[in-house]
Amino acid sequence: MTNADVARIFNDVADLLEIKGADAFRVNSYRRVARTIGDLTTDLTDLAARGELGTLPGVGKSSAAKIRELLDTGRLKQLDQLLAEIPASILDLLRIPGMGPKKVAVLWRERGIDSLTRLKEAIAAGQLAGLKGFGEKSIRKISEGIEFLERSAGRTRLGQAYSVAETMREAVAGMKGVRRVEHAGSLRRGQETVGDLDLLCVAADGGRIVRQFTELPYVSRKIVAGETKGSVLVEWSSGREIQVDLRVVPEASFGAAWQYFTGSKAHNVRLRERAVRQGWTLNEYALSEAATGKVIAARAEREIYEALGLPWIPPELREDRGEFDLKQTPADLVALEDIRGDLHVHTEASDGHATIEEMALAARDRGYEYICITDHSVSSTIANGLDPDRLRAHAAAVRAANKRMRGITIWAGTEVDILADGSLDYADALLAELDLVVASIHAGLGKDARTNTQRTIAAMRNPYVNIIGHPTGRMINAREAMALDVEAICREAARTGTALEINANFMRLDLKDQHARLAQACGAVLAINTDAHAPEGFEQMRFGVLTARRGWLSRASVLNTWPLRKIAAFVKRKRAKKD
DNA sequence: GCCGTTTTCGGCCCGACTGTTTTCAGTCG
Repeated sequence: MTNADVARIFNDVADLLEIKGADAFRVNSYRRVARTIGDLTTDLTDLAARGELGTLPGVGKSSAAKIRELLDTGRLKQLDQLLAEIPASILDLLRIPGMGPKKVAVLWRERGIDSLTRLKEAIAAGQLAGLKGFGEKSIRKISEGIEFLERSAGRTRLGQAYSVAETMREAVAGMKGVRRVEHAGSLRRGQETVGDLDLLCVAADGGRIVRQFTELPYVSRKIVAGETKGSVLVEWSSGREIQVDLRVVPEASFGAAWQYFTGSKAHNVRLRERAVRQGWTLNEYALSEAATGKVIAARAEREIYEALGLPWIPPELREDRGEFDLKQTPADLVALEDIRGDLHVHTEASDGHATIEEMALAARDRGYEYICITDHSVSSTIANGLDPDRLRAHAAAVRAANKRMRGITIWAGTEVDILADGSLDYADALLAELDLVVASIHAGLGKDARTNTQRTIAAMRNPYVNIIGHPTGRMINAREAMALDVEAICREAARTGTALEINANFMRLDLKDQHARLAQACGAVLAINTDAHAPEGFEQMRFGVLTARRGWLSRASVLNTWPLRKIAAFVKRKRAKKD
């Protein structure tokens, strides 16, 4: 039973209790536990063994006992009892936009509807007619909701959502009377996937702006259109839709609104609790005195945080993961401007689409000081991996290009495969000829945690390996991370002087935020690389940096914020340590 | 169900929009 399994079960219990009509605060406490567990980077089994379950925020005696029951028996009596009353397939109904626990309960009690299939049949057969709360419009909305559910396939990856969001932001910015438009929501927080997009704008005539917004050419369906709020669906690729919300607010309350709509929900709840303790109230318009309505702060986010005795908290940290203990805004949080180069870059020599020079020029245009060319090794046949002779010739070509090129340094490296037994795809003597080595697992991801951990540790113990590429091998929305003891990897990375990559490609974002945070806490260095296969690939750096910021990484922990000579010393130090 | 510089009991965040058995409950973020 993994942490994710336990978290999912607590969420299921919350949903089922809600359908039963249980006290909302009680339901919420189950959700809180699920979230806490979902955020953990240590194994629940270890915490349970140390008797520390009760120290987790939101976990009391009752929840701790339930977690132990799950870990010991793999089951939860409470869940079994709930599922004896309510079929599990009913939980799917909650995923339909516009359907909440109350409506689901009515459908089930009054019409025996307990699955998406049954609901579709009932609508088609007109069986919902006369049901309380289900008028003609509601039923049509539900049909549309089911259709959306089938088309949207869940959450959208950050990189894809970002380009949709930018298109919509620019469209709104171009409307007459719009003075400011900003991203909010999980996109602004840099979450690896987003459910919907939130835009916030300042304009006098809200109703008109909302109307124009819902009539933009990208819009496939209007959901809501009021005086201050509009909601639409946008088809961003064939058959894939995402919801985009726009809120129009007066300039005087922009800060309050931006804070409010950036979230996260958990962060905002904590913030509003803080306000209430002062006798104040916080909403999207202002932080104000509850009794008199007198405004304390509204115009800027910073003013609101400061009034509540907090430093301004960067959006990426607003997840209720300890940011309320900050005494000041972290000044050294890594930022896009800190990145001096990219240490994981492919060319047409293996599976890239551009030459060494084209990649170097694109990097120089971005203001980079250096890149390292790291094409695939021989075992990655599908990626046209280089055999030793081709690698030597390629390295010579890189060095020749480096001599010709002004304004940027090009290093010759490799992305060498970590093989099934933990050995590497090239001999040490060959690796020793290179400036820097990235080592990655590309095959055999299905092995067990012990094997994968040992493979990675063996690679880190090689004196020539400087970076572990995409350490967990996950592909967001497509492939689970391989089984791996990430904490052991982080400790070994720190011990051996090996950097762990945050692969910035929005498909990967690997290491993920919480693992990056763990790595830094273990004393490991991280490298944020794009793994670019073409010049456009460098654009992905922003997503890697967002992930790093969500992992609270300081500039000093990120290898490629360092000047090149310091990276050279990092490489040299590890090579010198070999026995 | 959790939790305590108001509290071991009694609280627990806030407002827009929609549909509608028309005065507000349900949903959402």
